Amino acid sequence: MLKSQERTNGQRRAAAGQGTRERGIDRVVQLLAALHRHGRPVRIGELCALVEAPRSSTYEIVRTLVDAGLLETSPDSSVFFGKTLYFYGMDYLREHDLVSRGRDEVDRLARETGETCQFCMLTRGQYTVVHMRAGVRPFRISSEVGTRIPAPWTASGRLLYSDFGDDEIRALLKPGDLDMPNGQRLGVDEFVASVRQAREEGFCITSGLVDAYTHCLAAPIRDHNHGTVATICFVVPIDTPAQRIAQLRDTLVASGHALSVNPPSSATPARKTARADRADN
Amino acid sequence: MLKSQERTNGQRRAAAGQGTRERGIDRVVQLLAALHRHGRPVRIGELCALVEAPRSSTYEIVRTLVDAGLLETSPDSSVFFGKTLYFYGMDYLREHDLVSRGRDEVDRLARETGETCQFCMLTRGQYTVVHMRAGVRPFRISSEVGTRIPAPWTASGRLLYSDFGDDEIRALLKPGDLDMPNGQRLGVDEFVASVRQAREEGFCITSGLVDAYTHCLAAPIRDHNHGTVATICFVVPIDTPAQRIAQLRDTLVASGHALSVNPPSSATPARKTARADRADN
DNA sequence: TCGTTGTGTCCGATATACTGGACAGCAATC
DNA sequence: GATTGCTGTCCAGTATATCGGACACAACGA
Repeated sequence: MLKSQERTNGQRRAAAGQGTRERGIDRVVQLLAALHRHGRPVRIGELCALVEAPRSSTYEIVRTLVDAGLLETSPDSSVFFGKTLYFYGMDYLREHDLVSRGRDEVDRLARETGETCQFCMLTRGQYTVVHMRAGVRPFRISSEVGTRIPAPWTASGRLLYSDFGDDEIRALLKPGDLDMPNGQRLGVDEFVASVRQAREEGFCITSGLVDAYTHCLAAPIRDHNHGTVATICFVVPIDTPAQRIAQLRDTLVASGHALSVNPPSSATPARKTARADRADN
Repeated sequence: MLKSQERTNGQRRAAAGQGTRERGIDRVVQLLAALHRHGRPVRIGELCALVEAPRSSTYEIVRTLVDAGLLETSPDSSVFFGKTLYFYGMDYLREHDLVSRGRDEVDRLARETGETCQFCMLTRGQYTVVHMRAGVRPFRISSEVGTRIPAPWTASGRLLYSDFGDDEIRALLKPGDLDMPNGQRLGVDEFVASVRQAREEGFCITSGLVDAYTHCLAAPIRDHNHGTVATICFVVPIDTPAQRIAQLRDTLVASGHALSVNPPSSATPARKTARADRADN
């Protein structure tokens, strides 16, 4: 099936680097992504530059999205995500109770231990922090929620990749992913080995990877097929005593296990509860 | 300025009721709205019917959105909102701390009083429940978060409309908005009068409106211009004693006041704080 | 006063995105 | 094994969405 020869014009443009005509829908996707990267309201002029789109098109698209409530206009006429997108996000949460429970657990662990805690998943094969709660320590926030981070930089990434085969892992890695923030470069085989080790041990600890002053401890959250669908992790200072690290690790593993779906156990399927919600009215 | 004569084809189509060609971007907007209304993952075939879009277009659009992470495909190949939309929703929350604080306050009030509590705002002139926390009583949930409800049905709606002039209010009302769920029809003037009264009193209580067995108590949340930007409200059983209602009302008014921006007080403008966020790195 | 910069609208031309319909595969039902 | 219904892909034609560029306006500073 040779279906991937000429992708929807956008791909072609990206490959050629030329500024040709683009689909409105692609523009929308890029525009939203740009807003997310930027992280704050943007003037439309600036937005044109961010997405490299012509002004007339951008104005038109923004108007449409604002009308739909997907974007909102600030008093100074800059735009950002709107309430409608927030509602859609809540819909996502409602449908995925693993994420909801993960968020609650992260909040609880951060509160009870005082450490920075995160809930992580793969988004289209890429490691992302889904939820984070800062600890009591005034920490340098390494990353915002929802931004992609190369999996090799993190303990969670190793666990999340552990379901894939060696070749799949290699395919998932993007250029530069193995270049650590601290400057040194990780070998592919070395990374794959650490992924395998994480799988074996049922947890993962990295030290000084994303920055030199932190450990990263992570435990897997598994679905009914024993696949790693998410992780829960702590980010702690490098000088944390070994005993406390072991203790935190055990806490994480326990939480990860609690969040995991207990295997079907051959009993009644009853996989999804909450299904008869709207039955009342 | 006669700029609203021929809207982007979608409008025209809607007016004509004819199934002509449609912009991809409009299809996206409609598709997302349909998913939200539906509230659960949908098979693509069903989705085509929901948005009345041709199958080929729908497949193409869904594929694009899935690739972008805005939608996700369930194992049974139905689609629903994806993690990316969730991230965008979190971005919205981060940028609007009023909403964040409102959510927290709603959770607190619901926990402390045991009553069902809501945080409401206008979305493009339409009343919407932004956040809700059910009380201890097993209540019939009147509405899902993020769905539009006619303002005249609610106490919050009256407060949220109280900044508008009489004509503006009439313009905002859509046909059927004045037809109460209990069957009786409210007069426009009657509604406007109740809006004015709500403004005067600084709170609003309706009884048996959205359904015959509840009171609705609401208090305004105001911005620095004294405009009502949101409301916080309780939904309580009709047989709640008057004394407790008064007490709950006072609680709400206090919460509403706490959530409101205290007026600029003629001192240094400093209208928007949190603007120098990214100054640190 | 005059240039500069940024915002927002409008319009004609054309590259192309959207559509309808055909087609194939699969599963369940008759 | 024929029928029905659903999923998913592919393709050519044409209605039209996108783009570039012009225009008006306001704010600002030299």
